[in-house]
Parts: sequence; structure tokens; C-alpha cells
Amino acid sequence: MKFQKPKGTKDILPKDINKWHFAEKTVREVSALFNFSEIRTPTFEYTDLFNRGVGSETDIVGKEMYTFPDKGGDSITLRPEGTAPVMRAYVENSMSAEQPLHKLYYLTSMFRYERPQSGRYREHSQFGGEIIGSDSIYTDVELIMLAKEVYNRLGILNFKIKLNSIGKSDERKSYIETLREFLKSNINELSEESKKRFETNALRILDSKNPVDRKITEEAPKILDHLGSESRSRFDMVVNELTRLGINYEIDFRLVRGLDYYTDTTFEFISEDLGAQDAIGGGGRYDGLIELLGGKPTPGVGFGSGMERILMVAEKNGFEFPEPSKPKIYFIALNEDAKKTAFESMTELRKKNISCETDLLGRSFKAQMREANKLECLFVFIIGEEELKKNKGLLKTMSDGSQAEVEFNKIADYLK
RNA sequence: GUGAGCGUAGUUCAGUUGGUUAGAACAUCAGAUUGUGGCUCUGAGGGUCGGGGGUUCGAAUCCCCUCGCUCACCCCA
Repeated sequence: MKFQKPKGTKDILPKDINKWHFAEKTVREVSALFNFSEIRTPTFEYTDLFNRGVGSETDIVGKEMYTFPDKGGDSITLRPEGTAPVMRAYVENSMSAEQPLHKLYYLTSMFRYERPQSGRYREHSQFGGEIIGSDSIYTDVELIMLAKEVYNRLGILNFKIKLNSIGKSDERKSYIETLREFLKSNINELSEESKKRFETNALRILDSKNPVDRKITEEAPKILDHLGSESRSRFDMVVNELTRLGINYEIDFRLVRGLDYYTDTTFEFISEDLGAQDAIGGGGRYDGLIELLGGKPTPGVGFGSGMERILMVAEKNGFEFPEPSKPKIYFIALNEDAKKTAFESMTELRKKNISCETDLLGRSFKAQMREANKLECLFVFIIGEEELKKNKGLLKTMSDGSQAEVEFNKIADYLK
């Protein structure tokens, strides 16, 4: 095999494409239902956007980015996540001047240089939503509802919603001190990774999968108990509203998220039908991000959700995707003149939005019939020498085998 | 970056303690009296057994290297 696709990428072949089309259509329909508008940003950005926006201490920026110098010497990075680019576009295009509130969604590829495994690719497709300009608790709630609706429409019902709040930046800072104080006595027992994090990003020790780490952090002070009263009551209001709307969730003190821009509410959608990579979506508030990127202080909240993972869960649940459309009528032409006539008729039918197909391999009558049958065409239109003489072809209905003589320019009238 | 498992036709897989031209099913294509599909029957094409090196009279099978895939760690969607 001479050429192979790069590691962690995939070809989506025709036999699978209808699943993608349906999932994408669902995302767009539900987004419209919630009055979200699509935004498209470039596939690559200047590297600095992610260094500043996502945080240089995060793993995504620290070790997972596709970064390279372009021919002019600028450092370019393939977009590893959706929020920072959208916020950059929001600021750069002065979108706040048009209207105070924006509800945006995207559906596009993300790139991360990681070792592939189940549910993880180097290029993967993500849909996400962002609400910019409001700090209302209803924005948090609405995003969760949006994601949930998309999942539900793809037959995904058995997922958990995990919630937490990591408060404002100063609250988080002081909590981290509290956490460090607590961990200090056990620091030697922590995993190597967590030891490093003790200095750089102690919060992340909470979401370590290492059993020893987890045991130690089980008894750690909870961030929810260390929030200011405003942040705490805001979180309670989000939770109460979700309860009122009948949404099931669980509060998880370990849910701290790996991107630096998050504040207050964080949430994740977890499916038990996946392997180790079990998050089908996640997000949270990022009230400081826009200011960090040079805009006016503006609140925001958003989430991202992996299309491959969504499709995996949908398939595992046996969701029945709609069948791809088949040509309605197959033209069997038995000689050159017949072929010309067939193409005239097909041109007319296609103008009328009727899908049709004919043989392009010069195969026998029988083989063409088989092909029509395999394509599940409802009709076959046969043109041979006799038909050309009569100026009428044979329209065969495949379901019952009946045939009728039909003029070449009147076929559409007979297709019901 | 670390670890484990796995690479045989398009696909799913057989392949006996190393032994002759590497098999099956499905799929593909072509026929089964001349211009008619599904079912059935017959036949055909398709593999440098991931690649390279080694051991051996002889390697798909044993050893080494390499590439790839898969899963897990890490991290995240």
C-alpha cells in the first residue's frame, strides 16, 4: 500500500455518508429551533490566539497542537477547539456593535496531535454552541437544552449530565491554595502527573483517573463550598432551573475542565456506551475570555460536542438512520441511438427533480436489470430498436413487473 | 510520549507439530438458447500472507527490525 491516510484521520465513504448527513442536518435544525446562527471561522489561526485564549499551561496548547511556521514565518495552528476562534471573530468583527446578544453555532473539524484511540482522532468533527453577551443563568440552561435535544433526536437518551462550578478567577485562586494546603501532606503519594500539576495547575489533580490520586482527593475540600455567595447562588439557580425543567444531572466536584478560560458553570455529557473517551460533549462559562482577547468585558457560555462520538453512541443504540435516496427510474438502453434518446429523457426528468440512472459500462440487458434491481429503482425504462421505431419506450414497474408503452417525453406523467 | 494486543483476497475469517499450485463464505463480474430483475445453479477474476532481514532443505507459521491498526494511560469531543 503506497499511500495511507495520516494517522488519526479517516475517510468517510459513500456507504456511511448518510449517517453524517442526517446528524449534521439534525444539528442545523435544532440550532435553528433555538435561534442559533452558524458562524464559520478559518481552519487555521495564528498560534498566539490559542496560547492566550486557551492557556499555554493546558495540555491542548502545551502538547497537542498542529503548529507550524508558514512561508512568511508566521506561526500557524490548525484549530484545536472552537471557542477561542469564535471569540476572536466576535471581537475582530465588532459583533457586539450589531446587537448585544449573539447565539452562534459551528460544525466543523478540529485538530489535535494525540495518539488515536476509540473515540479520539487527530482530525475530528465538532459541533458547538456559544451564547455571547448575557450572564443570565438561562443561557447556561439553554445550551444544555440545545445539546440534549440534538442527542435525543439521534436516539441518544442514556447519557449523564455532570455539573460543577469553578467560580470566578479570584475565588478559584484562593480555593487552589486551600486545595494545595490539603494535598501537601500527601504530595509524595500523588502520581507523577499530579505532582507536576501541584505547581502548575493543581485544580486538574481533581480529575485524575489515577486511583491513588482519586482516593486522596476524595476527601479534599470541594470548590462549591469555597465559592463566594454570588457564584454559589448563581450555580444553585442553574441547578434549580434544570431540576424544574425535568433535566437529570449530577453534581461532580471533579469536573474542572482542561481549558483555562472557564468560569462558574462547567458541564459535561457522558455516555456509558463509549470506551475511555466517554464525553460526548462539554462546556461551561467563560466570562473573562473576550476581555482577554482584547474585547470589552463580555460574558459568554459555550460547549463543544464530538460528532464521531455522537455517531458511535447512536449506532451502538441501534438508531435507525434514514435510508439514502435511490434513483427512481433506471434507463436501459440497448444500442447507441437508444442511449441518446435515454439521455434526452433523463435530462427532462432531472429538470423535474426526478432522479434517474442508466448504464455507463455497456453491459447486457440482464446485467442492467440486475443493476436496477440492486439500486432499488421503482421503475425501469427500456429503449431498444422496436421502441425507437414506435417512438415509445417500455415503462416497467419493478414491484409487480407490469409494463406499459410510454412516449419518451411523457415519462414523468406515469411516475407516481 | 508510555504500555498491551493484532496485521492472510474488497469484507469476515480458516490455514493441523514449519512441508508441494494459500482456502471458505459473502461481495464483484460473467453465463444458464436469441430483449427482462429478485431465488437457484455454474463458472471467473482477485492475495509478493503489512514491509524488510534472518534461521531452515523448506516460513503465512519461528526470531529480529520496521510500518500500520486497535485498545488503554495521558488528555479531551
